[in-house]
Amino acid sequence: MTANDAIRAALGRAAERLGAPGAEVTLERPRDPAHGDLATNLALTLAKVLNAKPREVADRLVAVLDLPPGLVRKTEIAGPGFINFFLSEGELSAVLGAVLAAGPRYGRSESGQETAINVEFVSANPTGPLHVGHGRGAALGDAIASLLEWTGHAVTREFYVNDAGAQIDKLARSLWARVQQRVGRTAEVPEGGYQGDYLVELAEEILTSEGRAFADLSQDEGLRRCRAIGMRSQRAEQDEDLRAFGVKFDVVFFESELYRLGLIEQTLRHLAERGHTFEQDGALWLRATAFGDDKDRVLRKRDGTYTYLLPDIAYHRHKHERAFRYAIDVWGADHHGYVPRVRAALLALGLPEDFFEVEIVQLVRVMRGGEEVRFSKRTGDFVTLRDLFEETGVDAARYFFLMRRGDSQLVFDVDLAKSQTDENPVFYVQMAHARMSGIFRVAGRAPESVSADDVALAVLDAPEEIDLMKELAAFPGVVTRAAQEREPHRITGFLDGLARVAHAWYHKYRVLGEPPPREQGRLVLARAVRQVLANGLTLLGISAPDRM
RNA sequence: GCGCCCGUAGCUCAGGUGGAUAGAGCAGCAGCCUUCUAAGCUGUUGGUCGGAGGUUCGAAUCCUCCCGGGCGCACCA
Repeated sequence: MTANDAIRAALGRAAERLGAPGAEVTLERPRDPAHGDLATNLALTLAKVLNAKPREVADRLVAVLDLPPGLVRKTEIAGPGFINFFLSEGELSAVLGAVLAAGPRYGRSESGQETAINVEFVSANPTGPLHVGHGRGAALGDAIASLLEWTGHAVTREFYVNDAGAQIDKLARSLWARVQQRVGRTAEVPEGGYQGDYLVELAEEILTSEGRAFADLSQDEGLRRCRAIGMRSQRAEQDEDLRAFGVKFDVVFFESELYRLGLIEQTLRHLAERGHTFEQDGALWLRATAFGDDKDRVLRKRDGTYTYLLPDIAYHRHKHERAFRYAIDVWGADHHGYVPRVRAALLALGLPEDFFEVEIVQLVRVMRGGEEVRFSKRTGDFVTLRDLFEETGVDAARYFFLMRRGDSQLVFDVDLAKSQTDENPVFYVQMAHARMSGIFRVAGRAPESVSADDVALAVLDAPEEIDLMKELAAFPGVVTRAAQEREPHRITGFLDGLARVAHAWYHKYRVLGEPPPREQGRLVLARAVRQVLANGLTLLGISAPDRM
């Protein structure tokens, strides 16, 4: 147990004694060293609950605080009611033993208790290549899934394919038109169809493999074949892009499966049985307004076909049937208006209120050479995810997508992502890892051969070394918080900070060639720093190279 | 018109369940290479936290209104 954990736990017990059980205790590292090694604002947050002045609450907290002996050399109350802790000499270095003992697992926790969570992301229509927006969703969804795994949840990464809707018909008609054009006939890609060159190429491939007679098929048969071929081909390309981007899905779920299983009808029946549907103007409606939506929504149109809402409801209901406790969907900002109606429908079905959660990913603007790279799916002129990561590398692309909160718009600077200097954040972090590795390479020994046992870690007393140990100690808490908030950018932020201190330390001090006790101590520190950098990068799906 | 997200240093962004003098990187300025990677490090300039009210002992953070940007408001997906 590190000092952080011990103090946090003791504060939790103290809060309980004051009559505030379950209080969320946050320990932070004060910017100003005069404020101690660790500090908490617990008294300030409890002041309201306990109806007392913050300083008074702090006094009472400190009075009942039962810290493990020898951990803290001084506890003080400061400012409006902060409690500052000054750790005992050498106490901080205990984190090094913890990091080395846990290794790749340092930062993981069991708090999720194997709760089953479904994380659905990307879920692009199988009608064309993935673009940069999908890439951001892929990086974010994958990282959120990893964060949940790191905190002990049983996670399923899922991709949903709309293979039964109107978009596929458009794909088929667009492709068929390209086939006709290719054999010299007059044909036009339909209004709102897919204009991209990729269908021109696909049409050519079809004519090569199937022969020119393919173009002479009846319209019905041609469309049917185009539908199947087009979807299979686009799905395959998306899968290949995602694989190359380092994202692996556990489940790819097809909308057509819902029809095959009869879940569409069943869902409709359940909604009707619960009395949440009604007929009007020849259509069947969901009474969404009874569940927080601002309009009622059509489920079955006047022409007898279903709106796309119904399959989506059935799909999420099915997730619940599949025994997931939570379903987290990562959606593009252009779908945010759709959230209330799905939520309303799931409430109408009686699912738990917290079952369905949506993380919105805002749009990505790509800058190159100081200019915005315009893209438009409609005209077929857009930046594909593959174009992007082939240019910048997968590591840089993933890191850049994860650097910012999902709900703020992202400016992706391609030139920066490609640059091999300290200005490039991903490069900077990886470089810190490589430098730590380099020490062991030069020493001619494996990092794993260094043990914290029998080493007098009190030799690690430089300010930079103290800082590093505090950073390392903070990592598990950062992971927990990032998982709770579904905010992977907290990890990139942490890594950047750790790398900064690591570079400063590396630059100022030497490890190899120091007197043996000091060399030993610094090797332990270098191994721990390397481990935590690697853990953070790995969590985000980014490589941790031993040399650059 | 209504709804959601955003507006913090020249630029890109943290901080946002109210708390200690508002932070980082880049750019700018001034320095640092007998080094385990200078592919790096140090110092420094720079802010009416979009604006105006309000709640509070205390507001970048919460509430109201306004301004600006983005995205939605289908019996399309």
